[in-house]
Amino acid sequence: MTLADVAALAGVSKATASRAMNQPQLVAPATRRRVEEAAATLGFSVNRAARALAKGSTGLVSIVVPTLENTFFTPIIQGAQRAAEAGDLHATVAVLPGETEAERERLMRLADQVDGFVLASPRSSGTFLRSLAERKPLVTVDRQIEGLPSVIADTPKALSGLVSGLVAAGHTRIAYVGGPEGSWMDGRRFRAIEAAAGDSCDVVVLGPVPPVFRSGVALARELAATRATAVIVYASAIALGLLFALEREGVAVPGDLTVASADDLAVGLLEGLGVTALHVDADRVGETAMSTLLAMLSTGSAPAPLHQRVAVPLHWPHAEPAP
Amino acid sequence: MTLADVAALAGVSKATASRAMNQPQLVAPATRRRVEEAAATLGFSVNRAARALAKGSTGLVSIVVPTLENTFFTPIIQGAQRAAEAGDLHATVAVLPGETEAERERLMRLADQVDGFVLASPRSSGTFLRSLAERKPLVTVDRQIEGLPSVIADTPKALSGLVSGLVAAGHTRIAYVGGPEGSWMDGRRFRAIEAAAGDSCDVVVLGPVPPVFRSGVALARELAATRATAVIVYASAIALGLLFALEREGVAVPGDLTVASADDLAVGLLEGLGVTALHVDADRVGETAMSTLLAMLSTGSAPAPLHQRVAVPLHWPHAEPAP
DNA sequence: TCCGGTTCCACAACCGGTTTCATATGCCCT
DNA sequence: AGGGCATATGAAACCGGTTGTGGAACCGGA
Repeated sequence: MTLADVAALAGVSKATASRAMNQPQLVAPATRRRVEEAAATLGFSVNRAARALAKGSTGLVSIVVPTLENTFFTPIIQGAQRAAEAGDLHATVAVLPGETEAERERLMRLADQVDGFVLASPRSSGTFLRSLAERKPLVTVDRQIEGLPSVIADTPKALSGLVSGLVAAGHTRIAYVGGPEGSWMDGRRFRAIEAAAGDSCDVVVLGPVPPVFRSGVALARELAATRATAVIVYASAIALGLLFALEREGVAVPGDLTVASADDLAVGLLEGLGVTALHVDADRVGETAMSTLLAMLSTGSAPAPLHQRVAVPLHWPHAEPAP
Repeated sequence: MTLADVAALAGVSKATASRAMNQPQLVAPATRRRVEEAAATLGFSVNRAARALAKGSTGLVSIVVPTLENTFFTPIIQGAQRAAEAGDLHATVAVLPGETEAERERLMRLADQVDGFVLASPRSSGTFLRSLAERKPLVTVDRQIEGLPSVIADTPKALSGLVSGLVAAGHTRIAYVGGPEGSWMDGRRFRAIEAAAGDSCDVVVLGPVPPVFRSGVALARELAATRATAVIVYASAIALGLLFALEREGVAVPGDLTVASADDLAVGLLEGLGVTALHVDADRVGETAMSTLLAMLSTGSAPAPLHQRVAVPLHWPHAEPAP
């Protein structure tokens, strides 16, 4: 099951066998075929440790997320995983809120165990991330930092469109339920909404709240007090909780109140419930980020869009009437 | 930064340096201290690839889950991750529904890239898992298979208690919303409920449905038709959807209908909503499973409880009155 | 003083790939 | 025919740890 076995069976040297698999253009077609056959009949698969040792790279990439509880990150992981496998790398998931010194320390140590990072870290400091990036290639997700490659879901842009639509429809007072606390993207969302609202429409901010059902439930009262006719929440779980509480209060959606969610991840989660939703294809965000990282690893240089910002499209299904 | 550097600084050979760190009892205390100091000042950390190559084990364990969309698995991953790190191993997450031949094939290939598995696979066949276990140590999660170590949440037992309570309270017709389709645990849950219900109480089965909010919403009508006075759903997301729809229909919970969820994962997710919930500490399930695996790896034998079944406690908060 | 037995350490041989460098072969062109 | 060059392959040196083997130093007992 080692390369030497394959080489022996094929009647060539280890060197040739190795090249046959990694740099096929360097070996004669006939030889290559023999090696491939030998590998197949022996069921050979490379010893990654040996390869890693010889090449000086680990064949491991790390996907760092602050939590697994927010459903925003799981599809990112899934997409990144898929891309990593396609690139024949193993991906490890590290869960790191990224706020304490100990965690930063762990991340730094992790840095010399892997070839690179796909990193969703809404809260850690830009300077820290930059110093991490000096040690290993890194692509940030949903976070733009000057000088670092990033992949973000262009929610702000879609929100602009959403708010413009609301204003055009006559809304003059909308609420934004923000969070999570201290999140970089949260600030971007708010600014986009405010900019689009302009002078003709007030924006009331509620929260920040955590991205869970209960948050939505708890917000209904507070929301009513704002007298807003439309509300934008930043996560679909909140929208669900809000819907529940509104139902209880007898508020019709979207009749009495327009509810919009900035991130509907499990596609169709909110479908049929009268909620306006921006479908973020987080799966693709993760995939894109990982592909970018793989490209960086193989070319050794920064990705093509020189300032490395890749946006992903948003789908904005229009609100449907409540059943 | 290599062991040779450390050894040189400490004035010993690589061999001694290595032993000083891995088998301290074999080296003189004074020497060991010198090595440790050298390692510290040089900021040495082992090259895992080199170690893996030399020792013949990868230092990698794989956590296999069928999906990341069901929030049941994320805390399992989290717990397992933590335990793996504590054991100085890297954990990779593999998402594999485990139903197609191609996936089984991938898992088999993965087997010779890692040292072992923590495997949540509600649907794949026992024979397949057994053959996988022949290649690498493996601990199953929430699934018992004859001869294989496993860690399961003892939901069935808690369900027995729940149903007994319902029967004692006078319920004569309860509904069980089952799923996911083809899940091993699903069968166990149903049997436990049915056994506890006995002759004096009917059990109506609905589903199977996927573990999402929409499932609950869609079930309300069907549920009303069964005329059950209590319903047990297998996932909290379903309970939330159900609550929403019931609110809409004007059904009071728990006044008109008792709603119970077999798996409330994010602790307190259902709190204050009048739902009876069994709090599964999935985090601990994952942690226990990984610890068991680590023990297997270091001792080379099956874990202590000879037939390797470890149960985790369930917390059963009593239902609270609806607000 | 000499001997058997520990204790502690160095030497060197691995682990299984990758890669450099050298050699051999065959081809084209003058 | 012969020099130059591209192409195909093999021998061997790595990569950075771990571990088996053997020798030196030191111990106590006779």
